[in-house]
Amino acid sequence: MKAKITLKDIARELEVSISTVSKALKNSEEISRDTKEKVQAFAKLYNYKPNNIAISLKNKRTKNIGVVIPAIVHHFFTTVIRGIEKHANAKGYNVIVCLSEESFDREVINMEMLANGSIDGFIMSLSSETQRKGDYNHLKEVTEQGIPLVLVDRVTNEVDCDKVIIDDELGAYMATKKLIGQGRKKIALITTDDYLSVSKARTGGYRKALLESNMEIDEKRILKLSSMEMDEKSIEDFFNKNSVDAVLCVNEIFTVYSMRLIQKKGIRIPDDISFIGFTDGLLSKYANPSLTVVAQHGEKMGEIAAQMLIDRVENENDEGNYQTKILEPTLVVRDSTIN
Amino acid sequence: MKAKITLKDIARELEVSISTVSKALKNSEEISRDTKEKVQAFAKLYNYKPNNIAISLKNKRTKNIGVVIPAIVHHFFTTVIRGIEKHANAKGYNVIVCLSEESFDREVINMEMLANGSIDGFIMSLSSETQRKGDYNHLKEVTEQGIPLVLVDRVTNEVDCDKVIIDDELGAYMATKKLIGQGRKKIALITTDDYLSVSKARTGGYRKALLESNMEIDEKRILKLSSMEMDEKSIEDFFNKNSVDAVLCVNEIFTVYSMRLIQKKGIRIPDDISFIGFTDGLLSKYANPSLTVVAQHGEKMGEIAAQMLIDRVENENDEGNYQTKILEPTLVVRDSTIN
DNA sequence: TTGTACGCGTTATCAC
DNA sequence: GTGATAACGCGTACAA
Repeated sequence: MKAKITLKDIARELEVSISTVSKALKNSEEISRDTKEKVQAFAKLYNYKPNNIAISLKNKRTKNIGVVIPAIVHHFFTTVIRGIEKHANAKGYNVIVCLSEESFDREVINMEMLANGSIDGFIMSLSSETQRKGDYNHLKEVTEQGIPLVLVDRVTNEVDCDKVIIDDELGAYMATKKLIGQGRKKIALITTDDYLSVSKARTGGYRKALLESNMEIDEKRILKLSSMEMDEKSIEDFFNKNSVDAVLCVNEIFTVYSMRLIQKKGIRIPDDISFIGFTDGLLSKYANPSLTVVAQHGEKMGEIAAQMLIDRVENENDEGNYQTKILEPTLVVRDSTIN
Repeated sequence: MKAKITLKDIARELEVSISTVSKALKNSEEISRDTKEKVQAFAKLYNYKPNNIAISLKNKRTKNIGVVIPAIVHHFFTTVIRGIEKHANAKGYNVIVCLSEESFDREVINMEMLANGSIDGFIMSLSSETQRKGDYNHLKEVTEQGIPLVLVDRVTNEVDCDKVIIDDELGAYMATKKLIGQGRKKIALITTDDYLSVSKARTGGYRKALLESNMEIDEKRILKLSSMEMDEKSIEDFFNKNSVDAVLCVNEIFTVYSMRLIQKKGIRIPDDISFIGFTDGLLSKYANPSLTVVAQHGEKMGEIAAQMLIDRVENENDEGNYQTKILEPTLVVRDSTIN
């Protein structure tokens, strides 16, 4: 086992000073060709690499980005991470991923751990519990310390920072309009409680589209589940009690599960009933029938977030003046709606 | 903006020495009650938290784990990360995730970045390109430097380190046996090239089960795709040319896609043909019909890997004596096979 | 009971 | 052209 070699080791071996070694490795003009060659050769031979931690301490820059998200076993967040990684890596940054698992406490703990010097900035998406409580002090503390923060997808107005979201209202609006355009009259919405920022916006878009088409909004056709987790029973009840000819769901799973229930009843998709979901993931692509969805472009969101964050980190002069980038969702039409 | 406060700041404000502050915060017996209370109150007031980087430099311990995986938009890897996070977090470690995106070069670059002091140990799963090339020097270098390494799922015999895998051969064997038990005679296998360690093992299990049941192995019934990515055309060709009554696939996507092709031909699942896949993800659960799969217990693998790694990190005395933990796969029976 | 000095690995400044 | 010194923030052995 050959442990990592340090400047000091090289200096000792070559009988020069540490600073000479440091300069030689940086190809400084102050150092003689002879010494430089000698030092560089030795360094190469022993595969010298500067210690990141020491450099971080000196520069007060870690080149690490902290990412705190509610879940990872979700296609959307997975694509966001991928986008972040992509940009971050290209800029020489590492990504530290922490999962809040939709828990407020874990979100706080993770942020505190990372805020003590481990990272240069945060990218995060709020846990559902945090949104429900409406307690954003941990975010405010971080920004007050001068640590840049970019909020992604699940955001809040109560914190002043950069944000990247998609226009969820528009997405739901587009989807609903599409269903209306196909002659659907009884359009249901399966969503979650309004404390989730995205669900609230989507519900808004749904209402807006109906109103604009002078269609009555029947509250009985709106099913609000208590979280993004599947609640099979509620969905089943809902379809037993209501007769609808189109369904908009705020995620893939609700949609696919609903389609199955409907198919079991012998109702044909998309002939008798249409479905549109949110998130263009594997489920949508490989469901049967394949799903028409509102694509959220998570990878793009991740890339933009990383870009905004790194810009902030590397130009700490201009604080304030925060931006919110709003991406446009796209309707990906497949077989769960009429073409 | 109130920047982070340091020991030095406290010392200056309270007109004591830095070490006094340090000791006071640690509740050292050497320090008078008075001073301790004063210091602790002040520290609390200004929310003092020790700087992780400084501590890392001092202790030569970062409390960071480096995770290098080929992809993240895959349910299996996602569950592995979750398992790692779970254990790591409980032990006070952070997880730095790097994606190789199945590329050898990116795998090497990522490892080198992290190996220069950023992490205490690695958990990784080999990229397909790395397995194809069979070049593991970057892993060997890391272990030679004394950095603990735990290989997960996609492993190699050529590197001496701890490993966590599932018994892929057994999984495929169990699945194939199940199909045979249902009276299937023409069992196909859709897999990838053998350079992927898991595919090779699964193919082995398939063959073993057939041989054991005195069934002929028809090589035409084995489709080897060049990677884990979907190759729709090849699969279509395969089913056009071969008539089979059961299919075992090495992942969910191959399975679901194959089922769709079969359904389009009007063949009934599971009446006329059975399907079994690998990975118990969302697709399997929500496919129509739902999928019988070999569950790989990714979260468990992640947890065990994290545990093995942290054990190594924290007991660096006993090097060598590496273990390979082999988890048993489980057959999750759903509607794509006869019950 | 408190403070000084040193070291972790690196870089930048200044002196020789 | 080279080297000594200080500094980043912390902890600790040792001195006062």
